[in-house]
Amino acid sequence: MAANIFEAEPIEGKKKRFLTAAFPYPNSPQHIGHARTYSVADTYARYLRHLGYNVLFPMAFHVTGTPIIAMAQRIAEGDKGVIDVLVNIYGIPKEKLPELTDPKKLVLYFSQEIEQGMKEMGFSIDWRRKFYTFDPHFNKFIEWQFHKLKKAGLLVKGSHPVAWSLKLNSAVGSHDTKGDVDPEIEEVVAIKFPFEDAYLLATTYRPETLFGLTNMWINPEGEYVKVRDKNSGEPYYISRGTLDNFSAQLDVEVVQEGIKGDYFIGKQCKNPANGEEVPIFPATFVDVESGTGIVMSVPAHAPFDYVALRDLGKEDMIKKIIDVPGYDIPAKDIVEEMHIINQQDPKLEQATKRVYKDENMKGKMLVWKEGMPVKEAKEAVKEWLINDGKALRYYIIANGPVYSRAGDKVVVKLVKDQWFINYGDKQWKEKAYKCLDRMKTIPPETKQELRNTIDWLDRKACTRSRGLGTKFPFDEGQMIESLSDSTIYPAFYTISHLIKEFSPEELTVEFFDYIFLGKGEPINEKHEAMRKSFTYWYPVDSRHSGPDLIRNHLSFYIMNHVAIFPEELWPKQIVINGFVLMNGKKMSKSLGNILPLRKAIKEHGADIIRFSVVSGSDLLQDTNFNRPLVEGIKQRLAFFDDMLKKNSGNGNSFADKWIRESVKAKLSTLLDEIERLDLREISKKWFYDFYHELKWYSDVKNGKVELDDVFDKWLIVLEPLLPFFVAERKGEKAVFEPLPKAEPYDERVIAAMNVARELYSDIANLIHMMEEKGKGKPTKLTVVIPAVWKYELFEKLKAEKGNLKAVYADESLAQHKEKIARITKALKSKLYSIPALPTRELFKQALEEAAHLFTTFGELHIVSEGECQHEKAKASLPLKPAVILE
RNA sequence: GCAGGGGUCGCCAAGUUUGGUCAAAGGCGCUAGGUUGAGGGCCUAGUCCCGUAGUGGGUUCGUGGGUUCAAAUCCCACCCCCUGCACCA
Repeated sequence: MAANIFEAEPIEGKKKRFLTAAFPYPNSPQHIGHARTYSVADTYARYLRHLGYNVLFPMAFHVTGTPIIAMAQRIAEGDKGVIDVLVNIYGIPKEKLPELTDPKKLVLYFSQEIEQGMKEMGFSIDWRRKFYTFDPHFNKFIEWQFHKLKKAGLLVKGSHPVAWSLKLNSAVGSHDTKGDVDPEIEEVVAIKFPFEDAYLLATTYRPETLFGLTNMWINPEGEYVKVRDKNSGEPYYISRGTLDNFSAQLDVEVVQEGIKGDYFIGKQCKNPANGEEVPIFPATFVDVESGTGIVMSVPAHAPFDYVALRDLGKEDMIKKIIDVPGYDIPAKDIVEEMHIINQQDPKLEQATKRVYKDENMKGKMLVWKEGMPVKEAKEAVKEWLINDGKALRYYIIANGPVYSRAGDKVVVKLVKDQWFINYGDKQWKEKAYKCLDRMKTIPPETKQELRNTIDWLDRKACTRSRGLGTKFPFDEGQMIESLSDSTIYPAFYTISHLIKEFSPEELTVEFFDYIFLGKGEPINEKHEAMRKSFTYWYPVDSRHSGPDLIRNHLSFYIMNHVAIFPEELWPKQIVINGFVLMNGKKMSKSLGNILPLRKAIKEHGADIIRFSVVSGSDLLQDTNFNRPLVEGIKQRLAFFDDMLKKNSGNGNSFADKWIRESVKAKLSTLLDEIERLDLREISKKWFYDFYHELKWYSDVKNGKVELDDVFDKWLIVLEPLLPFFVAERKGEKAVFEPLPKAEPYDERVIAAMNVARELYSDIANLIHMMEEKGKGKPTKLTVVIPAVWKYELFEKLKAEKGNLKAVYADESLAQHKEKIARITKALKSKLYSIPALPTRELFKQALEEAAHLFTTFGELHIVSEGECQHEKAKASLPLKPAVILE
């Protein structure tokens, strides 16, 4: 396809549509799954062009953030998994790899690969507007965005826990960890137990059980350290293995090292809740790598503690402080029920889960605030301890240990002075709801999910210490986080090809204020042209994305638009489509079933890929890509091709009329289907159903095809779905041909031929059955056209909604009363929304044209019901004519 | 736990908003027949049960109730499954 036919510019007086699909993140080539969103968007763009709109569909590349850097580093490190995928699945030559260790070169390489794939797919993109999110011009645009947010008071500062690697000296996401584990951060309480001249620090999820404390557990083999909080001056004991995590959150100095666990054993410490002295016992189950390496012991409510205490023979110390229906002493009961023998028993994990769950759901406090549900007490005790200085808020990696790419254990760092976008702002949310209310979402159900997301959105950290992208304008040492720089970027497309005329230095806040908000005066004509381009194209008429982006990108997209732009420029529509499955399974590295897009195109052709991912299922459903589907499409395309080749002229037989009316019927609902983006329905009607109709048509006409006008319309409707197939036959200009208009059609003609089709298959069926039963082949078939009064009856029944009394009021029908009683039942089920009845005449015409097909079964006679004495003739009905085989 | 989505005739999957063309589309699989010669072909028919030379009857849409002349579709309760819970693209 010619490169420039989709370059779009404002045309005065012509209505426009601006479509965008989430831009790709080029940290690897794209596979067939990526093609779905773009295929849907492109198909839509093409339909809009056929509807006479000036359509802009641009594309760019998102290269901000850490995954790209991580990918380059992994290649540099020779990561086997990554290299295997790149070389063996995507077929990247090994010699290319060294070059890809540079993030910028990697981005360039993959983005070119992706762009090439998109071109091969025939996506109708205006490529002049392409940009990368690390382009200096774009950086300036993002800076402008953040100035706007700041001015609106939506940027705030605070502290924030993040998963952190000391070796990498940076925050880590799942792509930075060994095995791609996503580190989960969890808040716990670290309680201070006075011990000698310092505190033993013990973490817990269940501060409310502190009242049932009997002792402390320390691993006698473990190594401990004494540290001092430089701010408060308080000294704590914690295990050596947890020091990294601790010092990432508190500013501490190590006072004493190399303290062996048995130093504490046998000594006493104090319960901060009530001042009681409790002993310190040894326990091997204490993991010196997690928490603080010191554990508080509540044997009545924690199976581990109970078993360890039992092993020491000190069961009598137990203190029960929570009442749970169905239990005496919960931990003890469960340990006994599960026959747990000692501290090493793996069943203890499960036992712990059960106790925690039951106590949390049904437990009530017996002490402190008696009767308080455990659920509430947990929070209340925590707040009390922290506010009273008896405990610290502390964060741990819940699914730890997680190791970073560099090999060190991931810790939780409390980042001070972190910048946030305050999505929790109430007034801001109100605006977002307003936008959402007016917006159309396809499918409609996704609106609720967007609303829910906006509901719980809160502060979002918007800077990071590393990554490609834009520097944070209020702290040049930080980079803007990658989800925050891809919210209002569609606005940039409207000027991205024009802005290159300016140098980045010229792109001040005022410069953009004029373009996007109309503030101030243009500095020159080019500046003014950008304003014009923006106001022509904006707002975005349709935004296309996957369901995984509802939770973040799409919500931010709405939020940032309503924060920065005036109402008339808010997004108008969001379209969500599902994923692509390979043979029913999710594509994944581990399954090795990733089908690279360009490979797929080479194998099957772009049309087939487009059609497969777009037509196979409902929009939001995952669609399945597999061999039978592809073969089915290919085979039908070949059939259509054959029909097109045979075609010449315009026929005028009943079959020709039938096809024409049927196409008109399809056209009558097409606009609505495009509006709903129900590509599945469109494919079904115009591809699959049409295929069957054409087959019957061709059979009826003995292979003759005279459908110039029909094919003409049909090809235009099909163009967005199968652009290459159509372009080959109609030329490239077909892209802009108007969609055929809907016009009235005669349902009776369609019904007449359809009744004949059904009759044909009924007869084939019957004969088959007769042969099977050894009744021999008939030599004569008599089709009985139902009596006139039966048509009247049908119409009457329909009009009277099945009321027989009203039917009998009609004299001409009343005379058939007896028969009516018999056949009403058969008719009744079809009363409520029957298609139009074919008239006797039309049906006869259809039958006569198809007669030669019926003759293959035997000699064909067409008679009216009145002319036939055969018993079966009486059963003849308008949509189900009787046939007598003899 | 909170939120969202879902359970349909072997499998996948429409239908539910607007109750009646719903024994319930389509695809796969399976069965039978056809295609005069290979090919992960193609075509036709069947595929809940019983009956029948087609139009009949019965029992179905997670489970149990309810509303209605009529429920896969509406209401109530319950069971089960999936996804998300962020600072990461």
